[in-house]
Amino acid sequence: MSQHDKRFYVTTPIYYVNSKPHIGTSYTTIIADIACRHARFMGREALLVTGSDEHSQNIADLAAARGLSPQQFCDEIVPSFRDTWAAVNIQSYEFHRTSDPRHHHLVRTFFNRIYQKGDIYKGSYSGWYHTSDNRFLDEDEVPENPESHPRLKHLTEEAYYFRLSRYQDWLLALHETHPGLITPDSRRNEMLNRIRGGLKDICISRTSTDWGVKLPWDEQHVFYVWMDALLTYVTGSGFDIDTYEKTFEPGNWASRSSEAPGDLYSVTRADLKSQPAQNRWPCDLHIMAKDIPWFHCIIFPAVLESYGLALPKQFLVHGYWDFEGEKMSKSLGNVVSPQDAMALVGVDGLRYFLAREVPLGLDGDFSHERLVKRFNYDLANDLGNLVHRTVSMLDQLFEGVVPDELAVSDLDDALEERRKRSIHEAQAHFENLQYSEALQAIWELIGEANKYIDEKKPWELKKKPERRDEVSTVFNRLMQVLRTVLLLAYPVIPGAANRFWGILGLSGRLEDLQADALNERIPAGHKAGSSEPVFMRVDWEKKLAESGAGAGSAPAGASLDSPKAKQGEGGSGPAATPSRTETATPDAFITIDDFAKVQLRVGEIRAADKVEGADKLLKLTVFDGERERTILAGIAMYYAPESLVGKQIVFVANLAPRKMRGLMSEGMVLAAGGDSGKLALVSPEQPLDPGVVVR
RNA sequence: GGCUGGGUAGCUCAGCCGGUUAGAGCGAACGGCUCAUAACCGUUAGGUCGAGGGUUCGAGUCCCUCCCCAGCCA
Repeated sequence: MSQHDKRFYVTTPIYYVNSKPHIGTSYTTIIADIACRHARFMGREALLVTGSDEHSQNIADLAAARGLSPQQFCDEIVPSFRDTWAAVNIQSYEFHRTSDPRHHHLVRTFFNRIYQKGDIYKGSYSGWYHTSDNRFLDEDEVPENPESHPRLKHLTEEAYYFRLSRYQDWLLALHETHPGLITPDSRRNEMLNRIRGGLKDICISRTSTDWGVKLPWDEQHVFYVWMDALLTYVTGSGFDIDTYEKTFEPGNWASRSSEAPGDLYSVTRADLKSQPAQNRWPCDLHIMAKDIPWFHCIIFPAVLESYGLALPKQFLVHGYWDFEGEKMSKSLGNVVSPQDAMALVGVDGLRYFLAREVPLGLDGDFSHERLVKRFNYDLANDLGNLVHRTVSMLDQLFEGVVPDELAVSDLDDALEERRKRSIHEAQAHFENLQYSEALQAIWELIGEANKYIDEKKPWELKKKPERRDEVSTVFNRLMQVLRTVLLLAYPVIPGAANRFWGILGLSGRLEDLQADALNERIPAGHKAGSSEPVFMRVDWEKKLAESGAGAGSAPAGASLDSPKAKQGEGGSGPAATPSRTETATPDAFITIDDFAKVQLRVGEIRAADKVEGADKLLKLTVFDGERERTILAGIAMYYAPESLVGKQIVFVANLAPRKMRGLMSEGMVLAAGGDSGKLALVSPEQPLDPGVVVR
């Protein structure tokens, strides 16, 4: 293994600081930590870089709304990330902030070279500009009829573009010739498709804010957040750009975009050997969720190639976590925090669940019930109980001293075979980033060991002393199995594995051990410790009863142990959920299930206009937390359109769209009265985030 | 609309280059055991492998058509 191979550098995306870490960001970071712990176990020096994405107009606005500078605002949020990473047991990591001056220097130097090379040019950017938000809307934010929106204007301003189109063929060749570069294949295919569909030059600067990295050649502009954010991976690697710059030969900037990319390490004009010892670039693995491979797998390699720096070796794209079959989102109010989950099953329970529940790349479905079941069945019953029954019997029958293998039977050999097979399978799956499969291989061994005990019935030794030699072998073999299981499962459940390690009476910390430990055995004569419960079963039925959620699953958004959630629910509503056995419902009533079909949400009226030819109808543009939708309301007799703009209302969000007067209405606004000559819109009594659910 | 990937036991999914009785986990039913965290172990559950057609000695596994779902893109 060369010095280079001994190192392992992995990154998570740098997280946007507009909200605290949730289960999704925790998942990404935990996956990265598992990769690092496994790499260290395999004898590599692992570095994990994560961080915060702090620039952009949006952050500046959020800060201003609270009377803070953007920097102050970010300084307040960043600790919540560090706290969470400590809580979910991320072993060691570097946290890089895009507001760091060292990062600014690298970004400016990097793009300055690309600019001088000619891959960046000045053009103009045009789009729909929101006059009160002071920003251009992204394409997917533009409403259906932007002309009629009072605050949208079509503007054109000068901006700088990166010649992504120049790298189209090169990118295609890159991904075609490196099948493993993007994992899983489905994401790779998507990227190949987009490349084949043609790449346009991309706008890389903004003038609408000064909260960002200024362009070195034109300080009126700042870099578009993504352009600076991606380079955090280079900054975080310890890469010294000033030294590297000196290795460029003047005039050696000929475009290589027509060349097929060869070895990823050598796709560079300059010499990485000039770098200081601590440099980790190029990165071994970039981990991200499925919304951002475009930036990581297409734009990032292109700018690296343009600059002349080696490319990352692998991109891992994972899925999202839903909540009980529904998309997890702020506006639905069902975002799960890692703290909620850990309150139920602890750190290792959460880490195990996330790693085990879903094959890498696919979406997962989070529910408290599934979380608890995984914890109880796999961790408490299978593993926890296996250790406990083994150590207890060893204590009772052999005073806790591991006996020698004396009489060996086929069953003993079969277990040993299974142990070796699990080592191979688990190790291979860890290498391939298939943690769910790795855990399955480990748990097959655990299952085999439980069966082995039942078949061998070692407790009979008390009545049949003549079986002593046979039973001796049983406990020797069981202890070897347990030791193996802990070594293998350690990257996923490091805390618990270490506690079990101590219970077996083994010395040292798993953090300090490496793969060669898998070849060692516990010697006969070794004294085990005494057992104590590590994973305490969670009484799910009891938790449900306490949360007042009835017979079904926990109500969306309610975290079982979170006092805040309970308070928020006000003790009413979901608590009235009847049990499923109560089927008889008088005709005068609807069931809670009937009511649950109606999705009510808070919306914010962004615009209101009269509808041509209809004297009662108003066309409302309502922001629902995610997008703007058009809702027609028969309230023109009672409200002047301009008086409604900015008002928050309650609307039916899942009403089937209906066309009226040639306009599609997507919902219904709630209002009371009308018959008496008075009509009032239903409005939350204090401002809320648009999109929140009403019930 | 274009591209990609799917539709397999109640649920979640494995099933590679076509080949003997279609598998696992969970759930359910029954049984066993008692060392153990009311844990553990075993047996059973009979699903027209989305629909239709085709190739083949033989198809869940290949080809065509259609239906449905998801993702990416426009």
